[in-house]
Amino acid sequence: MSGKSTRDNIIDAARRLFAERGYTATTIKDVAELAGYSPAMVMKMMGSKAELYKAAAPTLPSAADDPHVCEDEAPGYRLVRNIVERRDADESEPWVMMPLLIHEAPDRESAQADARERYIRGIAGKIGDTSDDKLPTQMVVAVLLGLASGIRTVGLLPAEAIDTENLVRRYGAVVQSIIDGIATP
Amino acid sequence: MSGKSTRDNIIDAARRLFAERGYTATTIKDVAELAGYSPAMVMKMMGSKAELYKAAAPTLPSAADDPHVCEDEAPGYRLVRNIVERRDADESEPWVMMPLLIHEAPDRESAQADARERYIRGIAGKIGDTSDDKLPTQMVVAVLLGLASGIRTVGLLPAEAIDTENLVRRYGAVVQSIIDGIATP
DNA sequence: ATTATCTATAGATCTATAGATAATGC
DNA sequence: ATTATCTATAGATCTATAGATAATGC
Repeated sequence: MSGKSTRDNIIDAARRLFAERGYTATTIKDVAELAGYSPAMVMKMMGSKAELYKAAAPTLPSAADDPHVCEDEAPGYRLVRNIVERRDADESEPWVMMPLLIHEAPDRESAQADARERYIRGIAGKIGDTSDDKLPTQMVVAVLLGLASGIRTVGLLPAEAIDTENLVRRYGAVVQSIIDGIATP
Repeated sequence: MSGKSTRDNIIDAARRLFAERGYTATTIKDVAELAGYSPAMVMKMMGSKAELYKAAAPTLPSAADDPHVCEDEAPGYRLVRNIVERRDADESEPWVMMPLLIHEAPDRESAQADARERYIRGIAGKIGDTSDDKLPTQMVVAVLLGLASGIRTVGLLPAEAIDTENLVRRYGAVVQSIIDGIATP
């Protein structure tokens, strides 16, 4: 049942747990239990915990960052909306996973370079940053990281204190102002 | 030598390692080695790993966020400068520690509420946010979290790509614009 | 005597492997 | 025969404790 392969079930469970608890605090046994197999099955499938991590590494923004798009919304607002709506829907947040997992990746240097590359490329495309240094893009990435980490990990700006539309409008304005700055060097 | 008490040496080492590797990935043995004692000494002093964590929990911004102050710099720029200069000096970064440690704190709920409280109070004071909801403060906290996490964990905006003054000017402008928005509701 | 510190070790995990068993396809 | 999955367990940590030793103060 469940239609998916054993491997996929395991990877899905691992992604959830790594995101929730980090690499070290997540055990093979935890993953096995959540996926519904024995720890030995997880090892047989994935080879090692480090390889499981690689396979479960966060699906970065390319895929994640334009779902329910309202086509005519400026990119700064849209990027913010995606993050806030994922919180409202209680979905997992790739922007939060990234720093968390880089921090404890079995091979940190490469995980860092990899994630940075992917994020910069992904966001530069969305905001139309064609500059060489990609400074505006990097600033936008930072500001979005902060929003995600703020609302998800630290519990800032909770839904009770500010509704989604308001938050998108106010934080989106910040992001959009960086994007608009691309023209004005 | 070193003038400091055993307890302080241990706590300092623990703070460094927890910040670098997170709670679970840091072992009592690691802390002991860095501090220059046996693991048993660490346990005797602190009681348990969870208590060591509490004692070593990040010194939040109150203390950390106005060192080498250039008195007439607007707060948005100054907050950014502190973070960038800590990176340049290769000092540990409390803003990065926070989300990391909240995530794996032995008691997450309370670690989260605690950190949020402290950060909001600290920053509200510095930027003169007297509003009830503290929304501008929370946005500033988010943006600073993102800067810290971006430059320290993800390796964004490296010194080779943008020098400190430039970064302070550009990212500081973003932070300051949120602060200036306090007047204009 | 008391304080600081260590060695030794118990008991609980954790990752990983070896090899058994049950189900499936030929 | 092959594939999927499990049980059992080895070997390596990790936290925590018990109790020894060395240094200090009376």
